[in-house]
Amino acid sequence: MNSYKDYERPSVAADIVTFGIDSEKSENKRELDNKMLKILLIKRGEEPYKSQFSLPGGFLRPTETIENAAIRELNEETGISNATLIPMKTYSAPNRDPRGWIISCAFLALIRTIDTHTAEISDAESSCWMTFEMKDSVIIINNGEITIKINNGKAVSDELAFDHAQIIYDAFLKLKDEVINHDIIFELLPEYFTIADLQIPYEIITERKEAAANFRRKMAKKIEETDMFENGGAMHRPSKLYKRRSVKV
Amino acid sequence: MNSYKDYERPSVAADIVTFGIDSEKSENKRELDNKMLKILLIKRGEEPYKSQFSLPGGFLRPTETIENAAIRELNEETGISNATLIPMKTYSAPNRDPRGWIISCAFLALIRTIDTHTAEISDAESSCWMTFEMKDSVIIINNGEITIKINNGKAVSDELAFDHAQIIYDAFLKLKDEVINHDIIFELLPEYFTIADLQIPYEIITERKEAAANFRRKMAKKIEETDMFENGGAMHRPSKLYKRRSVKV
DNA sequence: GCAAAAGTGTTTTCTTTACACCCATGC
DNA sequence: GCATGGGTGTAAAGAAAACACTTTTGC
Repeated sequence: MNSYKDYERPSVAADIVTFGIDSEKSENKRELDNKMLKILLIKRGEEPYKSQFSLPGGFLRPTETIENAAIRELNEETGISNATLIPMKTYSAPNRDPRGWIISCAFLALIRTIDTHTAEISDAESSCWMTFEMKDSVIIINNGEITIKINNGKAVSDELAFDHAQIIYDAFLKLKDEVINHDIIFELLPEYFTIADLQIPYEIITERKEAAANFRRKMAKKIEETDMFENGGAMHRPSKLYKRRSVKV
Repeated sequence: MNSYKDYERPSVAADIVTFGIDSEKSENKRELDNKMLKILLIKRGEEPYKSQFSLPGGFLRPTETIENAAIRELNEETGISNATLIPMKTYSAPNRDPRGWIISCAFLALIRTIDTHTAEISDAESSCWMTFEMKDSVIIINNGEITIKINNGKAVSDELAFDHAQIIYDAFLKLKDEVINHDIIFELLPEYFTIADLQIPYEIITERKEAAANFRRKMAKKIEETDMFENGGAMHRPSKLYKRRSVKV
């Protein structure tokens, strides 16, 4: 049995797949806002993969946990400071990074409201929120600026650096699974929300439609009515605001 | 922006929480075999934590993935060669290992049949299967040889090395979650099994009882009848053997 | 005969799904 | 007035829970 000191050591990074829901006001006031799932990516300023896209992330330091590294790097690179972090798997193929032996602990990060300014507070490289759609085993980011093709569970993309296409795909599957099984959808919403605010992201992420009346009933146990209404002012019929039902002891 | 080479690097280990179902023949042939959930632990032969218990595991090498490291170490230390591996989170508190900066990627491993010989093929340190029970926020291993107390999600034990008490607790929660949501129970069973072989482990892991008739119906879609019967020979009433329904395209 | 497990059936309840319908308001 | 979304009601189908009952065979 050798001492642990005899072993070579890899660099360890945290990479973060950040999702958020963005709303785009519709021109016709009778229509619902157009909601989209968005992902936060960085355009790389240096080699390797210069000017391709990658996930925010960075190296673990000896005085912090990998969760702290993820939070710190996300903040440094994108300005985000209040995400819900969910650990994913570790990516460790020996040749995954041309710079050398670097393994990456991936995280899923969910934020309640997309602040379009966050992207600008970032350091050197530029981060931005991009629309995320998945249809027929293809992930389409920013209307085709980036595409990821899924084949038999393997994700490939020409526009993404490293193995980040795979990490992003795995992150979306994890998000879907968590939304279906663990009410994680609420981590993507502000404190007060309408039923539509809840339903539309739910449908996008789970990739299935639900009749409004039925969705309402299904969620009834998980949410609480408030006496507030949507303040859009000029809505055709303001909808009631709900909040998440406080967790029981 | 610094180069990645400027950063200190941790040692990276894989630690594996291995669960299996063991059957103990009952003396009375009319009674069901006594089934138990078991966990595979190692009694440490050297410092630190000498003669305490720990999870099998070891260090990642530059030519392998962390999954490979987990498989390799599990085989080297316990003789097991055919487990289902499920990645868990990475444990990285800076002071988690007194030997230095060592982070650990944890895995859940499930095996279909406990081979009591496996433990003996192992190298230096001795591994063994121990009964695992969880009641009232306490995990009892080998009838009290090891206890883990859970308080507010934090797991502590006097008998376990490092942060392995926490890893084991997290692994059991993950197992429970996967059994409830993803049919992972079949990874703990051989190809052919009776309904009781399925139900008893299911109840142990999910920590709830189900009426036999109801459980049967719930599982009907997931399993297929065979024309074989339990070969116990002298059973009071041999039960039919089932297998997992082949996954659809 | 009795105990214990294998297996079937029935009834009740709850959830899911589908769909019809009314309400309020911007165009 | 009508399209669009907010919101309620209702009925059918399916799943979950509770429980009674029959079968088989070792003791």
